[in-house]
Amino acid sequence: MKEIKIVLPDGSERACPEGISVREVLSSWDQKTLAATVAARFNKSLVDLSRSLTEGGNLELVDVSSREGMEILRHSISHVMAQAVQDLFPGVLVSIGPAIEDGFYYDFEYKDTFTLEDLEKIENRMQEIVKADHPFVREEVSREEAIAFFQGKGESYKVELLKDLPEEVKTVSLYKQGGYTDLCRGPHIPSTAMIRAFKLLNVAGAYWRGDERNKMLQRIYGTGFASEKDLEDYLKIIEEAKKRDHRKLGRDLDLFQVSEEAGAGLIIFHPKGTILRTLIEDWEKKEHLKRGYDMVMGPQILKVDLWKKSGHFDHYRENMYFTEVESQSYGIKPMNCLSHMLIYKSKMRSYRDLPLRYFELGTVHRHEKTGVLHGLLRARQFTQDDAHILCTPEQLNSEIRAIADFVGYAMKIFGFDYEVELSTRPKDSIGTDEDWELATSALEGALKDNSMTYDINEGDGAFYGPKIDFKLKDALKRKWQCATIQCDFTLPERFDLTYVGPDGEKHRPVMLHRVILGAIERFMGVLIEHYGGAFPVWLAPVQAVLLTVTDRHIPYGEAVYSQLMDAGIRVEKDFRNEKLGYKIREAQTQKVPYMLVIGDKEMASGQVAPRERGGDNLGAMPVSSFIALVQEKCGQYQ
RNA sequence: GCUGGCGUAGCUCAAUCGGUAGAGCAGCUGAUUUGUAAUCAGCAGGUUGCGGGUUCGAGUCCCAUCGCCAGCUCCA
Repeated sequence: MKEIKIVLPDGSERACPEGISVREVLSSWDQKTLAATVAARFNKSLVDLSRSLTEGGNLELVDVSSREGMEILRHSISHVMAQAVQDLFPGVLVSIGPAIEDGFYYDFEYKDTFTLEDLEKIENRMQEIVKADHPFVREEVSREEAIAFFQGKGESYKVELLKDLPEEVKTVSLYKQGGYTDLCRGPHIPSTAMIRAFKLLNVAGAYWRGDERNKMLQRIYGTGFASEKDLEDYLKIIEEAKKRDHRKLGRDLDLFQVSEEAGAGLIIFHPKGTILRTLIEDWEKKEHLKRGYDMVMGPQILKVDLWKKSGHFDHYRENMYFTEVESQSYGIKPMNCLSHMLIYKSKMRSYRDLPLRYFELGTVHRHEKTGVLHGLLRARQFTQDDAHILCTPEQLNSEIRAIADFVGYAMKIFGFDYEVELSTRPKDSIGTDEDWELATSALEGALKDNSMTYDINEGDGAFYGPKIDFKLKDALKRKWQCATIQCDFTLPERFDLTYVGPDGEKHRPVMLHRVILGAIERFMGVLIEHYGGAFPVWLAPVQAVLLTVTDRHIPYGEAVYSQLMDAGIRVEKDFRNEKLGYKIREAQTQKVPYMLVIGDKEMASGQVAPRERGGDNLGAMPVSSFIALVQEKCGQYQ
């Protein structure tokens, strides 16, 4: 007889609860009773008893509120959803249903489309299943048995999954709850009754196995939490996040528009958006010059022949715009590399010249598919803080490390956390194994040397080389790639770039493509959401607004205005004949950092009374003190 | 591009069975001269995204197109 121990989340071990004999458990599969006993004794913990028993291991308890516990819980809810959907919609086929970052989904094939009313019905059915307190029971069967089982039910997606498993997999596990059986690795919660709070969120299309050549299935998204309160809190956060949407704030704060008249994916920056953008661009120029970059500028259009030579015409034509004048064809640049290559080639280069770092705030045009356009975050014209570094293979490591440091510094300045990914060679790629090996280890080595944590994204590199991606999150936790460092051996080859080495021979330089903020537009989009429009003083399009109490304060207000303008502070006047509260409210909704009240007291003392956007009054102070205050807030950045 | 949903005043939304478009905010004008998140009154604002069709009659139903939203695929 197997001895079963219970391993608690903190790693300590306990004997099996009293009153439950191991023999009894094994013979009856009554994990419900055991789970209830365990839960009562160890306070809301999950245990996948069936797996522990079949695998002969100990019982591992996982707290439901832990990350792992939430995943198990949500995964189990997705099974319950699949059961409910199959109950309600005969003929529906199931495919896969994993837990994801904030919930779970399940992909179905069905003749009709699911509506929001259907989601409600499904939720109700799920509630019934939860109430019925079905245990999750694990069963291990041979692969052949599983295939036969799902074939018998016509579940072609499950059969395909089973058939595509690696050769060495002989047995698979099935999980049953109620009358529903799913192919699943597990683990799961002991019983459906442990599900306390869940909600189905929306339906969307998703390609089978994520391949656009495959059939599109219907994906139902949902989420689940350990308690009703957690669920409510989550839904509130989602609502709050929507208020931070940069497209809404862009309009409310009068920063930019993406007008239907101008064309999809084309951004028009309004005065305030242009100031914000200019501040970012000025910061970029200063920081690049400090780090030994040379600023350059290339044309928007280049002859088509050049795009053929670079390979863009063959590999990227679908995304490019073209124009023809006097029977000469031009390609509008989707990338900035080509002029930089021509600068390098304009004369003989020695190893003593390297590395060469060409920086350009390069505006590019890419014909993105209509469905992917998304405010500032995905546009058809955007400006990259682009640079191409040409160096010797020996210089690769230090150059990459310097870029990673630069990115880290930029993220600190703008107040972001980020994730790092290393993307390796894709299936469809060019170049020799040696080059890929060298480039990949250079990137990885630099990350390690900088002691950075990163994930590996197998096969997600560019076709010409591996890359490091830095990802920022938007208000809704969607991740957007901003900074990226890409190794490229192809372009130096195609353009026959060379340098003369110490040996007097010609050598091929290595090229790095890199951006720090990525695209200024995208970065601004994430920045707007990150601060909810309440930018730090150095980035605020309007730093201070002057509010007169009555008309008689206007002359003094004008005098203060001139002083602040002379000091280079971005100040606006609100001298309208309105009540102070009205003006405060308006400045507040515009998220202006400082509101300067100008009334009798200030006029008499020659001072200003700043109110912070947080609501605090700083008290009356001389204008010069206020100027010093703003300048101090901006000093370290500008 | 794909799947689904949606386009009504600058913004947020209303308009019952297909019966002839309405409110708040913003804007303009006037009154008011006001001390830390909305003073009052009046006026104006629309080819219901654009184009066809069905109907005596279309914001509403159908087709097509442009655009937007969520997700998928792709990407900075």
